[in-house]
Amino acid sequence: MTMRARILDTIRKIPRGKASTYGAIARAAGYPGAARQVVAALRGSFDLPWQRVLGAGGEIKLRGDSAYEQRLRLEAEGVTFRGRRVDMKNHEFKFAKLKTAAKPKKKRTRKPRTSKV
DNA sequence: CATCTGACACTAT
DNA sequence: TATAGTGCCAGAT
Repeated sequence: MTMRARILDTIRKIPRGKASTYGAIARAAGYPGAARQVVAALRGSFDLPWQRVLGAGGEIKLRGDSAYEQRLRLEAEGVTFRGRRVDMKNHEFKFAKLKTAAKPKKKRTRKPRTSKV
């Protein structure tokens, strides 16, 4: 199972009328801290409930028309907003805890990060 | 292997 | 509330 597949699966679990965040999805998929990978997965795929993926705090991170469309799609499925962001208090989807954490890659090629002082 | 990149998260100001 | 800087991660070049 590739990382991307797990992330996509996780996204598909979000039910209608609910929403989640990049960070939460990454954690639920077994990759804490990999919020940006969620973005990559979304960009390269389609047929996903992408409108249910938001930034921290339920904030829409898209720009221009896309942001408008995302909001419309969400409202169309019953999601309410508090100002610019989704009312996560009532629509955040909580993922079940993961029993099997995804193992990190074997080869960690890049790492050095030598001290700069 | 070095760099850059991205629909991010978090903290400090 | 808004902006800026830093940390993060894996894929692409």
